[in-house]
Amino acid sequence: MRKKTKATSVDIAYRAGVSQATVSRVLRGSPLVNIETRKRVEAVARELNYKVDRHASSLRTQRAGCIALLLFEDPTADESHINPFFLSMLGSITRACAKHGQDLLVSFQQLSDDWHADYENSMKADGLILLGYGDYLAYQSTLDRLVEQGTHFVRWGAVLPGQPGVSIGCDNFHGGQLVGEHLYGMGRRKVAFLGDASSHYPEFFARYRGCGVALHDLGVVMDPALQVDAESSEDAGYAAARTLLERGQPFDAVFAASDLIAIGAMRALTEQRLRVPEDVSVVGFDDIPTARFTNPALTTVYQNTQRAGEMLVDALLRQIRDEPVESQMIPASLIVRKSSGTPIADSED
Amino acid sequence: MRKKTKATSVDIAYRAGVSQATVSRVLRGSPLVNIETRKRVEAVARELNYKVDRHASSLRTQRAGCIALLLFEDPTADESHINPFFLSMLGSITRACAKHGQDLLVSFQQLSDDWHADYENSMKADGLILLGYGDYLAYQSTLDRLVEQGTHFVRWGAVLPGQPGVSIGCDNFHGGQLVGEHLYGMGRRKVAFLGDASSHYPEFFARYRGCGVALHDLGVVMDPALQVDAESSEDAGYAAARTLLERGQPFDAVFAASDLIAIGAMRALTEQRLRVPEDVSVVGFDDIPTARFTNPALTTVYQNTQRAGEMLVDALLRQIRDEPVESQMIPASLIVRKSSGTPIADSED
DNA sequence: CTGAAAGCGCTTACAG
DNA sequence: CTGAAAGCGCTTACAG
Repeated sequence: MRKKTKATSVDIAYRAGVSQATVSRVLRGSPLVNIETRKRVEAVARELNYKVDRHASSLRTQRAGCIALLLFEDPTADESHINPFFLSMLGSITRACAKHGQDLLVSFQQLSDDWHADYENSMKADGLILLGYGDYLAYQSTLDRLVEQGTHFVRWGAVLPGQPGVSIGCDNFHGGQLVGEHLYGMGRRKVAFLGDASSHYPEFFARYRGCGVALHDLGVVMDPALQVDAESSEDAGYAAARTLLERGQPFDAVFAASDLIAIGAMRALTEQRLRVPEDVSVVGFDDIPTARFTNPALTTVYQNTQRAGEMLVDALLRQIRDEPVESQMIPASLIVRKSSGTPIADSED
Repeated sequence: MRKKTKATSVDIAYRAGVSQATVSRVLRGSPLVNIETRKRVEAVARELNYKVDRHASSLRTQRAGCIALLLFEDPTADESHINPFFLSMLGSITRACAKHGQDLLVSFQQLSDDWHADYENSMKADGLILLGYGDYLAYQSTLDRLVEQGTHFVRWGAVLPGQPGVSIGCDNFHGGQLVGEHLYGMGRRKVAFLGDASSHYPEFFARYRGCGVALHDLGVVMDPALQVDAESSEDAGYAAARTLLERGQPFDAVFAASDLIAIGAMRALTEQRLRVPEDVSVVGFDDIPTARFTNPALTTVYQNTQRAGEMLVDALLRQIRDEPVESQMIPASLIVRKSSGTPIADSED
């Protein structure tokens, strides 16, 4: 004897002996209701297990009460695995949404998809959170369009002047600096960088520049011949390290633009009988859960994803309410583990 | 000059010189439209960047076109980290939903929350996917209620006779058998089990029983004194291994009910100067991404999460369409790595 | 093949 | 404090 028909506000009104409008007021928490009336309506609603119909409500108010999280990746990325760093962001975003009473729609997109128009125009979501590594220049025009259409969105990524929309991101430049200083402290002078280092990948680029500037300030120049492009995946890291090795340029440290890259690179190095960290220091970025368990454990840069998720949701909600919002950075901090080695008294050069 | 007002079907109708009803037919793909008319309407819709309002549409059709994924955990679980196994399920569920043109609402719940009524009664979602480890008996009554209310849902978990609703799960029993046989093959005779082994945690229990039966068939009895309760977390695994050690009963293998437990257990064993796998074989369950990287690399049981995600979504969609649906199991397969050791010619007993 | 009209279940001015 | 009424933007029988 299952109830096929869900209760509506009219049913509640009938049973509580009030008008449907009053039921609606009660359920919206309007102050314009007598306390007695309110109690009666609430009791009936609870009894009939009544929930406000979201679509009717949203249609009327023109608010979805929902945020869409768009996770996109380069089409080349491995289909089956999602970058664990984004997964952990997803976790904290979900929690932050719950805290603000917002629902969260999750979707994976290809960078090439026509994702820009869908969610807000169809009223599915009041705003968008954009998350993903990928070629920045390739989708900058899409961001411009979003701004132009008045779509509410925040982006996780590089925080740079003159960017369309609002971004929340890690202080990648400072993170890179920390790595550069640390590697210098370990006696390393020939630091390779694995990861795209161009404005196509502004986050990686900032990490690269940060490291370069730190070393420069210490009197060391990063050799461009020791930089190899790589997107954020283990396979790309492996391939990049192989390329680096084939170039034959000597190096004593690898700064990988992400932990995934670092893991792949360590595999390539080990295969070539190079010891980490004795022969080569390796440092990653992101502090994914696996980083503690690599062999040797990976020195890396930590970003507080919990915090980041909250800031993204906060910024978006503020934007939806037409409040002023600024792009912001969260701090980076270095987590020293075994893979970067122990200080070397005398450097080789 | 941003458009504050989104185009509606009336706008499209006006510009295309047809009735609003016809616009709706075109956008729903009704065959009852002249091809010329259709083209004209589509052109205008595209030009105005028109998307059907989801709420209006859903209100009318009484379908959300959306599925809700409810991820729940024991309240005791660590706030910040989500079980990586479920994260990877989330990934495949998201993809499967996209393939079926369904949106996906994601939410974390505490086992104690009042999650049962919300999503479908409020019409937010046409059905629910339930995902999570936790005390089964504690929420069985909730499942009963869901069934009684006619809520559409599928559950990831143990597949047992007489369960409310439909479940998709791994063949945990067989997975356990594989582990038992493998450990026996490694010469192990005193196998400890870390993880709850009662009907409160049917998945863990099935793994335990599978292992026990396999060993029994080989003439070995699992000692109940070597079983220690643990929920699926690293800390719980660590604590359970400590408890096991304190009991002073000799053991030469640990079957951990999940990889997270195994990782924590290995830490505890190593701290006590026990060598893995020389002194103790360790086997986990789930094959989370980190399993390849533990030291030694973790032997574990793999479940195809890609497949599982598709099956969950498929089953739910079928149920929503009132088609018959059965509970199903996906196969388990053993992944042998270093942590279970190399065969020992002579066993100790 | 097309249009006029009813109605999905709410929210919120408006009037009292 | 409460009710009657309009209307959010669609979908779909119904009539033609």
